Amino acid sequence: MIGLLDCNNFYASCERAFNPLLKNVPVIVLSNNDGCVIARSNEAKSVGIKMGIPAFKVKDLIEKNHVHVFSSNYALYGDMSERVMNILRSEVENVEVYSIDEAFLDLSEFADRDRVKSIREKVLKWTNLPVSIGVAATKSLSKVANQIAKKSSVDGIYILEGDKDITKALKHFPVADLWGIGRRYARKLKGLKINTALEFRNLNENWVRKNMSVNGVRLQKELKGEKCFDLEIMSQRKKNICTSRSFGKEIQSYTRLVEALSSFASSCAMKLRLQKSCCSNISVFILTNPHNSNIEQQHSYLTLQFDTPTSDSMEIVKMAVKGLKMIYKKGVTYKKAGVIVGNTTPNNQVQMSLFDKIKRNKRKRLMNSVDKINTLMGRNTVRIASQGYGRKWKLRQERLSPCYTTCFSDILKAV
DNA sequence: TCTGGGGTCCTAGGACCC
DNA sequence: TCTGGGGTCCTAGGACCC
Repeated sequence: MIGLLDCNNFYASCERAFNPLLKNVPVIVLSNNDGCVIARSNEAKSVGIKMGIPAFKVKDLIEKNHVHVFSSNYALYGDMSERVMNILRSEVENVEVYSIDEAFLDLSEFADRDRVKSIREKVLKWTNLPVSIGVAATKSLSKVANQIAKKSSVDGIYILEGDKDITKALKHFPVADLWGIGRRYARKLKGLKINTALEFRNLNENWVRKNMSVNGVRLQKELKGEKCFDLEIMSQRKKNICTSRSFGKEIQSYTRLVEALSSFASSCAMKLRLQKSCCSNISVFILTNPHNSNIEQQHSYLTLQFDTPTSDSMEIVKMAVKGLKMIYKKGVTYKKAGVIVGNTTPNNQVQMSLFDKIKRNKRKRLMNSVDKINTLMGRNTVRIASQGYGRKWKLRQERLSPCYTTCFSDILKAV
């Protein structure tokens, strides 16, 4: 059996974990730039605040219902996630961390209620975060079980087994809520009067393969109890790494864009080194505000190749700036920019170039030292000069909570 | 005034190889 | 009358996930 643990309303629950005044009241967390609603406590859901909606559109709802609003605090959420995952690893041998708030658990050794319940209680006691656990024979079914656990079980746990019970559960499960059915497929299926997971499971396999590719077929089989997706215990090397931001204030200045893209590129380089790989190409993009119909839209995107795959900040930043120079247009007002490094290879499989002019070993040692200093003393303590010091493009974060678990000055004090 | 930031996989078609 | 059979690599577009 496979368990799926999912933290309830994760970001909102993290805010709540350190602030008892937020118990039983509506809480929401906003995306970067305080843009959209990306997490809601149950109370916030029930007053009608929708997922993903721009915050300014629900201003009235927020005021009327005294909703507590937070800017997203990824230092806090990342650390709380780490804590949850470590607890799971102490309880279950094989854990797949699937996202910041979800993990698949290998329960082939045991899947009895009491044990699963004790895991849930341990997480709650140690982190103050409520979680739901669904258990079933395949990943896709455990996703279904998790939804049921969250919505209709009293203790946050649901074990889905036995053909009769599975069929019954699927009969009441909307096809659109299945793992792997997105908006497009849901619409397509609805057009064919396929509304429940059970109806989907009964569809002709050839039709599914033709219209939803092999992944549709896999989902169908998983719903029948046949495993198609294995637990992935080892974390996979990322093939692409992206750092992008919308700007708090729109930017025209080339110099400011250089600072922003240098910072994004440098962040990509750091992430590359963290996963011990090099990239062989880099893409830069700069975009205007798509919601502003009064301006001419510009979506500029450019990819450049490295002769030798690299994770060196200086090289990557230099290439990003080179790309920017080629696509930047004077007088255009940019809202968002980003850097993607791609086609990564592991450090020890890099194809060297015969005509390479860079002393790679020396540079590698330099990057090592930079990473050490920045880990110890804070991100960007040592940086590339072109990143600048102003951060004029910085995010809007007007309602940031303290970093309760990662910053000494923010630790809670009992008075 | 205001609208997020990351990722993956699959398929078809084109270009090329022998 | 009749025009093979086996590959690879790359890219764009479309779908999905959190």
